[in-house]
Formats: sequence, C-alpha cells, structure tokens
Amino acid sequence: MCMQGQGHGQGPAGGHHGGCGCHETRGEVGGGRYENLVQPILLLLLCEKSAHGYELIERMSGFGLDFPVEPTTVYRYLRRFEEQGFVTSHWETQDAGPARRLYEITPEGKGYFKAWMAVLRKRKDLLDFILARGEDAFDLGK
Amino acid sequence: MCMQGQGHGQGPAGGHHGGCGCHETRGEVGGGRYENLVQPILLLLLCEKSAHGYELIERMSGFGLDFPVEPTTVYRYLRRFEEQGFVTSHWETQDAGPARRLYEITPEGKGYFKAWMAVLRKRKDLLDFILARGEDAFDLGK
DNA sequence: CTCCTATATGTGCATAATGCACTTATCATC
DNA sequence: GATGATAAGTGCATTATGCACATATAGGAG
Repeated sequence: MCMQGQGHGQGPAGGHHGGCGCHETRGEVGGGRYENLVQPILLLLLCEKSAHGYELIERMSGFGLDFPVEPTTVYRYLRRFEEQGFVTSHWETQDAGPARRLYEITPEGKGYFKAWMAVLRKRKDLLDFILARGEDAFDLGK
Repeated sequence: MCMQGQGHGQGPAGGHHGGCGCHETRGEVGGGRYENLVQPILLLLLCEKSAHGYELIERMSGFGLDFPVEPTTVYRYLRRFEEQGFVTSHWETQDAGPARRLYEITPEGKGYFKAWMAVLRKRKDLLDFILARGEDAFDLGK
C-alpha cells in the first residue's frame, strides 16, 4: 500500500480566509507540514525497533497524521543520522525484493532522542499556553 | 508604554550532542526556532489588543520563549497579514518618538486565528502522543 | 516475454519560515 | 553632536520540507 498519493484529508480547511494572497504551503493554515517533527518521530520509531526506511514510512503513516509522509524526507534524515552517528546501517539482501538498508539506533542516537524529548516538552508547554490564552481571547472579546 | 529592553536569557544552551556534523540551526536540538508559531502568537496578541510591531515584540518576549524574538519576522508577518486582510493599520505620529504603525485585527483575522487554533490543537495532540510513546520507549528499552 | 504494481531507495530543484547583519529615522539626554 | 532607546524596515543565507522524477528487484497477468 503505497502511501504515495492518498488524499490527506485536509480539504480547503474549513474556515478559509478572505481575499487571500496565500503564502502558506499548499494554501493550508499551519503550512501542512510536520514542523520539524520528522526527526524525533524517526528516532522514536528506531528506539522502538530497528527498521528500514520504507517500513518507517509505513509506521509513521499510522501515526494519525493528517498529511502524507514524504519518503524523501525520511531517507534524507536516515542518511544524515548515520553521518552524525545516531544510527548505523547495513544492507539486507537475503529476503525477496530490492535490497533494503536496515537502520539501528546507537547510544548517541538515544541521547539525541532524549534531547529532542526535552525540546518537545517545551514546545508542548508553549502550545498549551497559547491555546489557553487563545480560548480566553475568544471568551472575552469576539 | 512598557519597555524593559530585557535581554532574553539564552546563553549557549548547554547540552550538546555527541560527535556531530550538525545541521541544526545554530547547533541546537530542535533547531531553536518557533516552528511556525510566530503567526498564531501575533494573531493572539492582536486579538487581545491592537498594537504596533515593537510593542508586539515586547509582549512576545514575555511569553517564556527560550530564544529571542526576531523583529524582522514580526514586521514581515504584520505586513503580510495586512496584504491578506487579516489586519488593518494606520500610522500614529501624535506621540513622541518615531512614527509607529498601529495594527488592528479584522474579523477575517479572527477567523484565521480560529483556524490556527484548530491546527495548534492537532499539533499538541501529536506532541502528546509522541511524548507518551517516547517515554514508553525509554521505560522498556534503554 | 512484457507490462504493471508493490517494494525500496534515491536525486534535483522549488518554496516557505526564519535567522542574521545592516540601514533609517525620531526624540531625549548627556 | 554622540549615544541610546524606540520603530520599522531591506537583503541575503540557511534549513526543513514538498514535489517531480529516476532506478532497481520481484511477482503476477496476459
């Protein structure tokens, strides 16, 4: 099941704005992107279990994300992680199908993921703060 | 007008990761950026109260953000918002000091902010999911 | 055998968000 | 008249990511 073209829900995103000289990616509020979340997601998946790129893409697709996972981005980060020593890889050819590169996370990679978790916690706190304040703004004003 | 040109804490951000051929912005995990949060924050602040750019920068600085607010980014978005009809502006010259552009949010701008809030809620849910799963990964494995 | 599809991995270019270095201008004060 | 805070901007660089394509293997349909 190729995830390539499945229409990522989205649609015109309910409340669209007025006369718009849109700058957002593909005209969606929020830009319709992972906001620098691909890295930590990949590290998480690799912490859970060693895997090759294609499998990671499939596992990511099950995350309940509302836009498709770009294979390009995944393969790109895997190679970068290897350069940085966060993963190691070796080719697997025994099984049927084209050769695949099996990635395993290293202790450094786990440390890096831990650092990412701290960042994500902060980011979540900021989001909570904005969301709470945003709801206040709508209760009062409007 | 409040000012306190407080120097946003910052520091060199201690924790650095292993042997690294860093690609992250300024070498920080997470990239040390707002992850597309500048727009909703500005909209929120403008929902709360009309203001000029410089004041918005100061108000943003009080958000507990761990990296400084770029004036460039703020002014840029304000102008873009105006192009898109999310805010209106007019010059204020009566007060002392250089002329300032007073921005007010429009109904379209409020609708846009509402759409952003929905995006942020999803983003927060995803973060919660990743964080929970990440903690599991560390409980079990490691 | 040939074409189609799924599995796998990749390259190259484009765009959007943002950082960073500088510039301009007003006014108050030393 | 230099300095510093207030205000608003320009121009270029970097980073993350999207998107269009390119390649290769293997199994099945015809």
